[in-house]
Amino acid sequence: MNRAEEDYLKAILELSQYGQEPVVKVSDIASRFGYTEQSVYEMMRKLQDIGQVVYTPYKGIELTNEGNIEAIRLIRAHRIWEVFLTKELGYNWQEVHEEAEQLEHASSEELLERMYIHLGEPATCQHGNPIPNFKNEYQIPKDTALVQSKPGVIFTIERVVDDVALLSFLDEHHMKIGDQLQISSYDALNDNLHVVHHGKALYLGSKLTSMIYGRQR
Amino acid sequence: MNRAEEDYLKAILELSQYGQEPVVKVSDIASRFGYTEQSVYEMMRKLQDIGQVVYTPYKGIELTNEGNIEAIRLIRAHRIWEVFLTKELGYNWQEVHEEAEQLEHASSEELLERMYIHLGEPATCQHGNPIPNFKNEYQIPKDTALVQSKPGVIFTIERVVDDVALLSFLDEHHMKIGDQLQISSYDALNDNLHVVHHGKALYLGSKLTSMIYGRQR
DNA sequence: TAATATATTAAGGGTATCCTTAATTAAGGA
DNA sequence: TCCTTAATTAAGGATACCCTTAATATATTA
Repeated sequence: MNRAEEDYLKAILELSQYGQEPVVKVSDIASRFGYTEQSVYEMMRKLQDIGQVVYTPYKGIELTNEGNIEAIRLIRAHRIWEVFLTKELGYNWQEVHEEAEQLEHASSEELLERMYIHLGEPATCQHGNPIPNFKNEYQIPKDTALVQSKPGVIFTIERVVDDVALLSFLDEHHMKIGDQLQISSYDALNDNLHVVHHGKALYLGSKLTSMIYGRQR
Repeated sequence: MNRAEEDYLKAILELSQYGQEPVVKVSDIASRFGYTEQSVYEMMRKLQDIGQVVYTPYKGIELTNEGNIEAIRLIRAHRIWEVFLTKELGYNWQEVHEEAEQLEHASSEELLERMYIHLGEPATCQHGNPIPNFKNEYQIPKDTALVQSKPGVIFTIERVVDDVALLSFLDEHHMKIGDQLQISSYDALNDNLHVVHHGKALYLGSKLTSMIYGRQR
């Protein structure tokens, strides 16, 4: 498994977490990477040959059990490194993604296990996303995206997507995991959700609110 | 600078530290990597094109200033990771080389500086080899290889080559950095140096003694 | 069901890094 | 200086992973 293959597998797992079905389209992968579809097709054929994915033309791509384990391994590696970088080296949460992206491909299982223990077996990364355990059990939390919240509810931020623009925005507004938002109204015209955070009104577009997950009450 | 190029540059620096002149031959590099000479020639031409080495046919290869800095950067990265792995994750000194070999190519300058400070700015790695500072100053210690020691002297181990076989041997015999060896005699027939360590006699071949450096008295 | 949009496949190109085999050229000892 | 050995070039091949352009097949929906 080399860098390119690993990146594809991780992308497939991550993309499959959004749609309702766990099938991913070639075009999704192509646009995520900025590659052509032709390149992605070639790689899908290759990944199919080595048993990492099942690719059904006109249907989509699914990870095999083997491919799934590999992708989970990478996500675990990524998040373990993120915890290390923030907790031990003092990185901000918007700085860690790129570093972790490199390191995840350069660390052995042995190293990751030692690191995980060294860090006190954290359950989530700094963005609130769960760290798959070493039995490769990985459950995506059954929480709600902020974008789906209706006026009146109180929303508690549990996890956010590891996206630099989002994280910087949250930082600027002192929003962090665990904070509560009071949903006051939805402005359909501008596609803005009006929320109150620490007594301050904020207008959040759906691009942003679709990257914030949590519990509502 | 990609992985292959980085590996070549580091190899050139390391090989140049052995011979008396800082020129390295294509065949040296080829045999170190187990590549053909043709492959190495091609890469030398490329590295010359991008200003990392000066390659004079029938003479040898030298790093340019730029290439030297890059190689030093990699050696620094390697040794910083080695310190981290042994000090914080409890690795043995013979286990760290392979891990560091991967990690050195995946870490930014930012990360390395933070890591270096986090580790307390260590002067050497666990094998006693100096860690180049961030001004890229890198002096190879003016010490002596054990193989050159004459009977009668007392030799203090200061640094050893990062070689798994050597390190395992040293471990088995409880030899470590700072230990003293009493050189008792040299057996020319078997190319063995007879030394006494902690009261125990040892017979060391030149392959081994050429990888141990220190001071003699 | 026909038309349109989308997905797939085909064909061929480019760069990188390795390889093999076969000349050619320089260095250094006799 | 000649000759052998070692070093260098040349020529062409393989694989990986990306690209473009163009044709073809399938899905979807009007």
